This record gives sequence, structure tokens and C-alpha cells, in this order.
Amino acid sequence: MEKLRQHIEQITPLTDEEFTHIQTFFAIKRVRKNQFLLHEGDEVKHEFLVLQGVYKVFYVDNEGKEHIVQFAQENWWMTDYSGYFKKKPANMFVECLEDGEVLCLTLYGREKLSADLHKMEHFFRVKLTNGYVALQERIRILLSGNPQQRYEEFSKLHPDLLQRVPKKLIAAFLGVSRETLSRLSGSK
Amino acid sequence: MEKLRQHIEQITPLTDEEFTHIQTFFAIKRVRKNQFLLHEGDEVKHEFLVLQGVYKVFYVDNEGKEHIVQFAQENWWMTDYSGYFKKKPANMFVECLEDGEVLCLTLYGREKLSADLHKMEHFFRVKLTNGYVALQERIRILLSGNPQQRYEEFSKLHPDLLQRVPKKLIAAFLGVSRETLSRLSGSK
DNA sequence: TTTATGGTGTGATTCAAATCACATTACGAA
DNA sequence: TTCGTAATGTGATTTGAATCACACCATAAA
Repeated sequence: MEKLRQHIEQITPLTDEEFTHIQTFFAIKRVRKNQFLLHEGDEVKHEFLVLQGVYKVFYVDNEGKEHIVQFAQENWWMTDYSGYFKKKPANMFVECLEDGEVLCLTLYGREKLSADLHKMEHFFRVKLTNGYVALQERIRILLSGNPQQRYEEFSKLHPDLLQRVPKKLIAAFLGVSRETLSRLSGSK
Repeated sequence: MEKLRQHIEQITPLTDEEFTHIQTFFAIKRVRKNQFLLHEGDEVKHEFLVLQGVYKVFYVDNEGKEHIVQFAQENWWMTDYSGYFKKKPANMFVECLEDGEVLCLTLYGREKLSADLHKMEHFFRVKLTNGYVALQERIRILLSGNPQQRYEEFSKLHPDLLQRVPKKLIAAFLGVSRETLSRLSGSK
């Protein structure tokens, strides 16, 4: 839980009492490679804060193709946010790619924390702000970039993920076929 | 300004004193068709809340093609959020497509309001939450949808915009060529 | 060690959508 | 009204990336 405190205090300082209170809303969970934290159709009970490991958030389209909406690693938050916030069944899967652990937070917990502590509402707002900007950036790349540019942007932004996850998953994240991606990275 | 109050009170009730305070951070601005609220390279001074009219937020790629990141109409917020939040020069343009008016809010104002009033921090968090989910949804469509599906999703989500903005702009929003879109809507 | 399974490169072929090139229509300004 | 400009439809052609099909190489399990 010390990691949680550090994570929050990057945004806002906390007193010991505050943190003690906050803590009670988080449950720790060990996860192993290939384990699913969420299945399509499930109720989306939690949002996850990654303490360790790598994960993918993805869905399967009607042709059976897998598309990755988000990767997550240490200190990233993840879930099927549409399902989580709207209390609808998941359209997505969350799967572990590398053994690790996560903290689980319910929507109730999130809202309660935000209501109880202005600081926490601030924390979540800042996180969302950053997330929003990142998504808008991603849309930009999807709209105008050819596979080459997409790959370069990704490499620049997440050189670490490039090492940690197989290329075929990166392809599924970039919206490019495995083969095309393979030919690209060669030409670089 | 009454519209602003209603807009905020859809999320959280306000006392008169609170609203009086809030109000001081917003400046109203009339805008005419073809007028730019933001140019690429500008400092991104404001975020805008649309009171009336339609607007597009777009950028121009290195081949000179225009890509629309966001449309906005009544009660939507818009700006180049990356530039706004990171205090970097704009990568985007904001242009008016239909006469109207907007409220302008500086980043300072936004942060001040959030710090002063827990309610306002809440308001912004809720807005960001919805925006985040919408962007994630858009990414989903961009990743898996063919032009047909993209168009259908858009029609379902924004039938009003379909009437209000020219097709070629919708094409630029969907990441599809004008011609392809034209052939599609015919086949429907 | 062998065997299987998943990741990856690379050629050949196909195909969907972009591009190019017009014609047509709608609309606002002079 | 007439002119000019923007929006739109539609054919012909090109092209970039997907798909198909395979070989090769890891790593992990038997």
C-alpha cells in the first residue's frame, strides 16, 4: 500500500489519517500471466491500479479480430471504463501479460472517496485530465498516421512497452496487421 | 449566464453566492461563421463552453489534409486540450461553422474554481469522465470499423450533427475520404 | 532430447478505399 | 438574375495494406 500512497502523493499530499481512510477502499490482488481480470459480459466491478506487471485491455470485433484499447503497466489505471462508469456489462477483456499485482477500486469507493475528500476528487480529476489528453493524442495518430508513423509515435511514447509486449499485440493496438508491422520495423 | 448555471446544475446544485463567484471566471464571446477561436501556434488561453452554434476542432497534417478531432455544439466543451492543459502552443484550430456564442474559461480560472469549490472540482471531474468514455468509444470505432460502420455509429450518436455540418467534414471526422463517404450514405 | 506452441519474417495475391477527374447541384454575393 | 464558390455524386484508376501461405526460430513443457 505504500506504493498507493506514493502514487497519490505525486498529485496531492496526504495526512496519515487521510491515507488510512483511503486505504480501506482498495483491495490488493495478485495476478498471473494469462489470467483475466475482466471478461466481456461481466459486471465491471473494479477499476485497477497496476502495482506490477503488464496488462492489455481489448475487445473482439464481429470478425473475431482482437483490438487493444489500452496497455497498462506500473502506476497506470485501467478497466473497461465505459462499463465501469455506466454500470453496463463489459464489452472488453482485461488480461495479464506478465505476473504482477493490482489494486482494485469499486465505483462506489471512487465516488465515496471523491465526496469525502476534496483532495481525492482533485486527484481523480488530474488523472482524468491526463488520460483525456492522451486519448485525444491517440485519436490524432489514428486519424492521420500511416502504419509507419503510428509505429514511430508509439516507439517514442512507450519504448518500454516495445520491449515488454509481443509485436503482434502492438499491431493490434495500432490498428495495423501483424505482417505490415513486421515489415515496418525492419525498414527502420 | 443563466445557461451556464443550468449547465452546471445538471451535475450539482449551486447556491446564489456560489454561482455569483463562478460567473466571474467566464467571459462571453459572440462568434461568427468561419471565425477562428484558436489558430495553430497560438497560446491556448481558453477552453470554450458552447452556448450556441457549431464548431470544429481540427488540425492539418503534413500532407495538408484536415482532420477533425472534435465537433462541438450547445453545451459541449472544446479546445485543444493538449495545448491548454500542458500550456503548449496549439497544434489545432477551432473554427466556427454556424454563428453563435461561447463562454471562455482560462486554465487559471478552471483550477481556481476547482480549488475554491469542491462542487466545481466535482463538476469538472464528471465532465471529464464522460469525455473520457466518449473518446475511448471513438477509438474503438476507429480501430475496428470500416467506413460503413463508422458512418452508422456516427449517425446513431449524432443525428443532429449529420444535419448541421457538411458531409465532407463528417468524412474528415471519421477518417474516411469524402468520396467514400458519399458512396456509403447512398447505399443506406 | 524431442515436441509443441507462439512469435516473427517475408513473398505472392487480393481487395477496399484513396485518389484522380469530372459532372451536377445548391447557395450566397454582386 | 447571374456569377462564383462550395458541396456533392459518380466513374475509372491506382495503391497501400490486408490477407493468405509459408518458413524459421525461439521458448517451454514432456
